Amino acid sequence: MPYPPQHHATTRERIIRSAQALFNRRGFTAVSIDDVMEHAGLTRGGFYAYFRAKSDLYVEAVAKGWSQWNGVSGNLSASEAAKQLIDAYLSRKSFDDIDTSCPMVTLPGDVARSGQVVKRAFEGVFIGMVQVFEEALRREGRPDATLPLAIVGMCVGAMVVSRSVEDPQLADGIRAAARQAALELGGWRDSDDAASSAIARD
Amino acid sequence: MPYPPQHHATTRERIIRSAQALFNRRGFTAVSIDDVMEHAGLTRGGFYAYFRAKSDLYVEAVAKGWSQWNGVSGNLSASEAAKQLIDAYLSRKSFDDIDTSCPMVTLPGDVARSGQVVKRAFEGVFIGMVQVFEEALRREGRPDATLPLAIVGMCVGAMVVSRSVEDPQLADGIRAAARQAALELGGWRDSDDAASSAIARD
DNA sequence: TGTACATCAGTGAACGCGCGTTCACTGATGTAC
DNA sequence: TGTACATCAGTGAACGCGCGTTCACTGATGTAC
Repeated sequence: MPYPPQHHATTRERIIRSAQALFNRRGFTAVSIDDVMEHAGLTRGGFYAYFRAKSDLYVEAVAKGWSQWNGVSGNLSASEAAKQLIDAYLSRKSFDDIDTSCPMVTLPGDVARSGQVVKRAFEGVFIGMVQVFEEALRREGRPDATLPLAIVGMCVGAMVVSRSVEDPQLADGIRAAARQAALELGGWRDSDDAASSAIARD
Repeated sequence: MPYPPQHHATTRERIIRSAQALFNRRGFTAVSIDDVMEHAGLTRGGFYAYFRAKSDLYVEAVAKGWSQWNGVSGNLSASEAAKQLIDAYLSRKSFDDIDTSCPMVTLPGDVARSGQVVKRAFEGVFIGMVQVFEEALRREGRPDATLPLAIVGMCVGAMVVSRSVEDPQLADGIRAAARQAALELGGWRDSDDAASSAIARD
């Protein structure tokens, strides 16, 4: 073992993170393997020691982008988890941080056009998010099978639209409006004003 | 005038429609000028008699994709226009018809990454959709500045997510949930059951 | 009505370039003795 | 402790290919007479 055993895995991880950031910024087809490897501090040729083809990298990068939203809830109460997920997803921090953004917001066209593997991966994360809201509503004695779907749809949509608009105030307004509407739909009280303005600050 | 005066405009229109359909299907970078021209029944070289560069075509195709949602309302009452827009946007017909789909759903990444011209064009159409809901709420004595933003966000998001999922029943469920939630948020009564199941049929 | 012509629509070969991928090679590392 | 070595990480030149774009040309059209 000329290199430490974790070396390969660490480098592979670094390449995936570079790909995630660059794909989010410029889209899958517009980013070359050269770009990804240079961003990871390596050169072109080394790529194929880690992946069989560029498309493999795409699957990995998309999976990484979603993983962060899995288990955001931690060990909070069900309705706190729901509120926190809405706040985190629609926060200014999440809006600004394109590099590690949810791929549903940056690459939805690519996901819609891609194969089963990517779609199934997305479906899993989507359902995970939906279940956070389902759980919250069930615990509060207001079980609902459709509302959670609409809430997740609104979170994703508000972020997509917010990023596609020129006026930054309008962008903030869209996310704030979605946050308020999501809380209202779920019947969750707006916990405090600080959280409300978090969309503009965080 | 060797050719009828409208000839140039007609052909130009045909090229834009081809581009719109192919961009929606495969994304901007993945579609070549060859593809677009062949789809329009022409050959590569002729392209530059109509557009200065590929990027110009992109702007035109995106603008065309939005134009159909401008003025959908016609001369209906304000709240009927609001309901119809929600139904039309989230319908099965709209879901299936990728070729003329709203570019916010098929190309959001491209729009977010593109320049002022495209973003401003989107902002105009977005605000147009928002105003349909603002008008409806104002006429009904419940003016609201933020709710319309959330409703449009939810329509776009539900469509995006619906297209990114493998299970077709889940896809239908997401759009139906968003429709119901949008009507609830706006305080519009679900006009009839036929309209409700329209999401699965239309 | 018929023909010559000017005009512009459309063609397709050619260009340089950057891409994904391959491969023979170099160099850095930990281990054996 | 020091050195030779086996192993694998990483390099960079090379490949064929398809792209966006250009351009000299062909051909279809309506008009003038």
